[in-house]
Amino acid sequence: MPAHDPWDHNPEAAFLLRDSDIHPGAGGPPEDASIPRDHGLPHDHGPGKSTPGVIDPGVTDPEDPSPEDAFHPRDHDHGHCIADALLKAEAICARRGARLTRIRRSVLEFVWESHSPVGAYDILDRMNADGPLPGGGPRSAPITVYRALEFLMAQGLVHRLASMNAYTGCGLPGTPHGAHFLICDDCGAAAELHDTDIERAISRGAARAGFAIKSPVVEVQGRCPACRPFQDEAE
Amino acid sequence: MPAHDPWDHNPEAAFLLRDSDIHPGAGGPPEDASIPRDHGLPHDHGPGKSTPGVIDPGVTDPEDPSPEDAFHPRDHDHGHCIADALLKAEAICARRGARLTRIRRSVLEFVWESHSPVGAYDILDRMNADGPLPGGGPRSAPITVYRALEFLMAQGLVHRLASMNAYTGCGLPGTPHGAHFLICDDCGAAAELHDTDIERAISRGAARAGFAIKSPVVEVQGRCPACRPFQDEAE
DNA sequence: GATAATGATAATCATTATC
DNA sequence: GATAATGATTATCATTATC
Repeated sequence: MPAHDPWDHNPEAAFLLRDSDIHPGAGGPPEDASIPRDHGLPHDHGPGKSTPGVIDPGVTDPEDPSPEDAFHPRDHDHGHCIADALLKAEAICARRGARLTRIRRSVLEFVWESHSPVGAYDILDRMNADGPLPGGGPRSAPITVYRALEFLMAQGLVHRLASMNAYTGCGLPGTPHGAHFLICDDCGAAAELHDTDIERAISRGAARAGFAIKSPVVEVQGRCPACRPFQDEAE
Repeated sequence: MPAHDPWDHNPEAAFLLRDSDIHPGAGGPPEDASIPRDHGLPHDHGPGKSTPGVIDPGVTDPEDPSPEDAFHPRDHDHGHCIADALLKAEAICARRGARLTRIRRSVLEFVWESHSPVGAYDILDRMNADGPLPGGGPRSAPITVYRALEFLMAQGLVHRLASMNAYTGCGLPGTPHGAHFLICDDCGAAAELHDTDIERAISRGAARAGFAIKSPVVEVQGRCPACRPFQDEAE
């Protein structure tokens, strides 16, 4: 009976993504392929919440926000989220020699317009509403959006939420990682968790069944903190 | 319609819950006492697995197979699975006064043809291939399949796998319960887990984010025990 | 010129609305 | 049950931009 942790047995697949096509455009530059352990970008997440000194169990990445901050408050400076995401995307693509074209950047912006995951057709409609691009051009077809999304996912800039056929900006871009999502079925907001307890529990359950994990999908529907107060009147 | 979702509770309370409280179905509807605890059918699953005397943490329901048996061996008597599932479905529907019509029964049979989840159009094609029903009749449209699936899910006889838009027979039919799935991306087989450790980890993660869980989707892609030996040559 | 990105068209699959 | 619309995704092939 194999008792070892399936996530250990194949380090390549351990925390998903990390396919060979993670930098499709670069054609395999040797240095670029290495994903930096430390990208050194300081991350100011708005006014103080990090509770310094308290290490939250289950969260190890220094850049990863604590679970209490998984959902952004209604009044947060979302412009900052967008700017931050685009800046990082530029940096990541530049470093890898991946081409963040106008279309791809445009799709990324639409994805980041809020913290609610958007469908491919929402993005398409948006693109075609404004005229496809700031500069104008031909109307786009669905495939255009899907291709852009595929690129963005390969670069680790966007996550796909399988349970709702929708896409959302990655909160920890560029680094391959597994993620769990909490999705509010009231306001639609999604929060990305990186919870080692959940990962461990799934690993153990899978190991007991003799199963080798490739990619776990954990997507939980429910009510976010901001919407919970209204839960009673709403139902 | 299943009256309540076992996950539809206050996540704060999840901290206080013990295994027996959290476990789906265990505190189920009182009238469901008639659900056979032991169907007495000899389930020969090949050589030794149950390790008698060892209580596996995280699994408490007597009817729930131990996690080692989550995947059925290739040579298991699948006719037995089918017969068992249909028998239980009849009993459950009869008890509830729900009508398991020919179409619904037919869809249930197709879903149970293997342990690999099937898409709605697979079912449709199957139905229309043989001539729609054993007795013959008009060709079915997609809506027919969806309506049948909706019924079967409402009765707790079928699960939907959101991450792959597919449907699979429920291994613990008739009782409302949360389930986690392990899906083999080689042979396609899916295994249904009821793992309180996973549930607890998710509950805690959600609670820390202030999130009220309604329904968690846990669907893990990977390799099942039977396919793991061939993993290396395959890739 | 080779490779990658986009465009155009359409097929397929998945789901829901309406009558 | 029948008809049809919509949404989601992929396949194919021609054309264009970029290294």
